[in-house]
Amino acid sequence: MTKRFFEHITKFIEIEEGDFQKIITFFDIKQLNKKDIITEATNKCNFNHFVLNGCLQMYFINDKGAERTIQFAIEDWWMTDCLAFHNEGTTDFYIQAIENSQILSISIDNQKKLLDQFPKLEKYFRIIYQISFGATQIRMKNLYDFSKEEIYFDFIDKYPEFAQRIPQYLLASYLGLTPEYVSEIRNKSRS
Amino acid sequence: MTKRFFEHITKFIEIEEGDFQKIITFFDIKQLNKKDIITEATNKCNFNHFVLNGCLQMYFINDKGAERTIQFAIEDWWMTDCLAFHNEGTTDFYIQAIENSQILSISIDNQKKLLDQFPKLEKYFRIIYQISFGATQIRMKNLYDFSKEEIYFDFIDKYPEFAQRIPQYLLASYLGLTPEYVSEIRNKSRS
DNA sequence: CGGATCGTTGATCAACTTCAACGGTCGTGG
DNA sequence: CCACGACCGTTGAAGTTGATCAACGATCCG
Repeated sequence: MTKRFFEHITKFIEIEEGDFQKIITFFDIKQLNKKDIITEATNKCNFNHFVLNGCLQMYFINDKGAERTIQFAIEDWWMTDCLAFHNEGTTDFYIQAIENSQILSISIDNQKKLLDQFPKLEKYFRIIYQISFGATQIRMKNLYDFSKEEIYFDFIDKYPEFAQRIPQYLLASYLGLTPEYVSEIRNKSRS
Repeated sequence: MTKRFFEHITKFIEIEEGDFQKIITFFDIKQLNKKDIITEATNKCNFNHFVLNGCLQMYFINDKGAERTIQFAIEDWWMTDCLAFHNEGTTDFYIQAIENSQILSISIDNQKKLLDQFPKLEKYFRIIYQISFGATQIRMKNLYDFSKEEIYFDFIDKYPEFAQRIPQYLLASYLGLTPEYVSEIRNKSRS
């Protein structure tokens, strides 16, 4: 199953199978059940997670007790609170499995050791973060450009299979609107 | 003036003055006047920019002709449309100097050559992008968590000097509210 | 001085939220 | 295998935030 991670890395840089066998020892493989929470707000966020299969959700809880989703991570995506991970500080976020999932987790200490030992991987992570940051620039544009209705249709248009995969209230919490309003929008478009 | 860039790099990785002299040859130094536009929507976005002094703004223009600001870059910040730069595609954004500015610009081709020749710099860029991405996670949280009024006060609370530095309508365009509403908020808090 | 640029004010209006209640479905325990 | 409760989506009414529009004032700069 870790083969998937090897294939992902080799999409961006060249590494040998032998090196990968050493690289993988820096990670923990974890089997998560739906609803397992792996990071809690106010705690340290010492790990970065790579999803082999399943789906993770990063969210926070606001004053009114509502969950707001910052991002999802499916197969081949990384997930962590980047600043908390980088600064070794506490996080405001929860990270939860919303499907049964297999993930690879690396601690900040191990990541440092890993990058010292395999500096090639700096390039891999540079590209990962560059793409991630670029994606949020586009997301920001959409947030500013679109009405809530357009945000919703834009999303299900671009990611129809993922929209199927998660419950509607989670999608609403990610897109920044209420489940009730999603209902209304869907209803409107049906007629 | 490029010394500032040298100092920025050495905050994150160790390099020698001699290497830096070679590194800097991959960049163009540009002197920009206020209102100079260096990237236009629908064009290629082949450059990544580092601000030595002054301030850049990245924005797009929506259907109604209104400018919405994606981000600002002041001293020691990088700015580009990451995905367009990385994929060598066209951008939806404009990049404009909003003060007289000095910047270092590197083309995508030169960046590739630079990183091949000085792989050490992969680490530098990895950290830059990691921090940038982390910052947008927090920004996303604030966007979802706060009312427009809270977004405004949170910003001028965190970056009072920068809020002074730019006109109010640009700040409004960055925070995602109308200049009129900023007026209203400020007025309310005054009484 | 004159025009462009930026901030302000107030009225009107639409988008979206909130709240409360209901109905369907799925999974679990008896 | 059925019944019950939890969970999720839906509906509608009422309320609010914040946008839009138009007009006016102030300031800056050539």
